[in-house]
Amino acid sequence: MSTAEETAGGEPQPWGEVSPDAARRLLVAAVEAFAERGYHATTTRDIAGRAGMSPAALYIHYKTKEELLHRISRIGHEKALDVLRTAADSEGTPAERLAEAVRSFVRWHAGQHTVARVVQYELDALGPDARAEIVALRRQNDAAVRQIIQDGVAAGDFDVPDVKGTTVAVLSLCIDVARWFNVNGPRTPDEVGALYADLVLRMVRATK
Amino acid sequence: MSTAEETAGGEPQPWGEVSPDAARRLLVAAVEAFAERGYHATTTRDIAGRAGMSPAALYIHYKTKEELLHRISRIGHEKALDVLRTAADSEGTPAERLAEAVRSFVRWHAGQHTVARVVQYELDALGPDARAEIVALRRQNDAAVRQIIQDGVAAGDFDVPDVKGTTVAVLSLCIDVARWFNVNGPRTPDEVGALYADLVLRMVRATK
DNA sequence: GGGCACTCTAAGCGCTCGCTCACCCTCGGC
DNA sequence: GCCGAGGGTGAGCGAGCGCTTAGAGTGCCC
Repeated sequence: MSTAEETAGGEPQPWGEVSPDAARRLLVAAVEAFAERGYHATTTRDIAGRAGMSPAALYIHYKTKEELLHRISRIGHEKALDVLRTAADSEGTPAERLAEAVRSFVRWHAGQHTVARVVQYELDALGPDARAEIVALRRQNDAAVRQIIQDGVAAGDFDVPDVKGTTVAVLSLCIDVARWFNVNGPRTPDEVGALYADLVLRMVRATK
Repeated sequence: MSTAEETAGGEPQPWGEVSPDAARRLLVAAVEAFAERGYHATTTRDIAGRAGMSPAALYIHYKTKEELLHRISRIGHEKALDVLRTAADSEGTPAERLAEAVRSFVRWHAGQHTVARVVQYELDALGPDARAEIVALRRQNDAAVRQIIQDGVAAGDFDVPDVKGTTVAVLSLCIDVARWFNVNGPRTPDEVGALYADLVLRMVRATK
C-alpha cells in the first residue's frame, strides 16, 4: 500500500488510484465540500478553490459537477463493499463473520464519515442512470449481510424470526454511524465498531 | 382530535395548529418539496406553486425560505419528542416502556418520514441560532431513552455494559428509519415498529 | 528549436435564484 | 358608500450559479 493511500490513522484513503494529481485533488476537495454543505449548496468555485485552482480547471478533468458526485459515490461504495465482503467471506463461525463484518463496516463509516455522508445522503442528486448503478451496489451490501445471518440461522447459531427485517436494521445501524459520528467525540472508530459488533450479535441472539 | 390533524391512516399531522390556512398550505408544500429534493435544491417558486400561489405570496407569511425550514424543524422535533416522552413516562416495567418508546418513535419516523427526513437531514442548512435550538431538542430525545435504559439496568432487568453507547445506537436505529422507509415497500409503520421494539429488547438483553 | 498536446486561467454568457415592489382585490366597520 | 387593513399578484432586480471560450504557459518528441 502506497503512502498516498494511507492516513496517520491507518485507514486507507479511497482515492489512491485517481490520476492525474489535479483530478485527485479536485475529488478530495469535492468530498470535503459536499460533506460539509451538501451537493446543491456547494459551488464549483468552492471546489476549485479548495483544490487551489481556478473554476474553469474543474471542467478539464470532469464534464460536470454531477460527474464528480457520481465518481465519489461509485468509488466510495466500492470501497465500503470491499471492506464488508472481505469480512463476510472470511473463515469462521457465522457469529465471528457477522461480528467482523459489522466491526469493519462501522469502522469504515466512522473513519471515512465524510465520504460516507456524501455517498449515503446525496444519492438523489444523481441522474436516473447513475442512481441505478449506485442502488445496485447497495443491494450487494444487503445480500452480503443477509447471507451471514442466513448461515447463522441454518447452523442453529442465531435465533432470528425475521431475516430480511433484521438485515435491514443491521445495515441501517451501521450506515447511520456516518451521520452522527464526530471526530472530536469521545469514541474512536475502533471503539464504535466493537460496541456495534456486540450489539448486533445480541440482535441475532448468537449462541456461539 | 380535529379532522385537520388526522390522515386516513390515523397518524396525526403535525400542522393542525398552524394558521392562517395559506401559511399552513405553504408549510405542507415546503415539507414535501424539501423531503423530495432537499432544502437547497428546492426553489421558493416550487413551494409556492405546490401551495397554489404565486412566489411572492410566500413572503407575506414567512420572512425567508430558511424560516420555513426552521418552523418545520421545530414543530417536527417537538411532535416526535412528544411521542417518545409519552411512551417513556408511561407505567410498566422498563422493558415495556422501552418497547413502547421504540415502537411509537419508529412508527412516527416511518409514517411521517417526509417530515422526519427534513428534520433530520437539513439541520445544517439552518443558521447557528436556529441550529442550536434544534440540537437542544435532540438532546432531550437522548435523555429520555437513556433514562429508560438506566432504569432497566438499575432494576436488574437489562444487561447493558455501555449505557451511553447503547442509547446512541437505539436512537440512531430509530431515526434512520426515515431514510430508508418506503410507503410502497412491504412493511407498514406498525410492522417496522414491532420488529424494532423486539430488536432493541434483544440489544439490552431484557429478561422480563 | 519548432510543433503539438496538455493543463490551466481570465473573462464572461445565459440563466435561475431568493426576494422586493407597486399595485389590486375583498371584506368588515361605520 | 367609503375606508383601511390584510392577503394576493405580475414583473423584475441584483446576485450568484454551472459552464464555455479564447488564449497563454509548459514540457516532450522529432
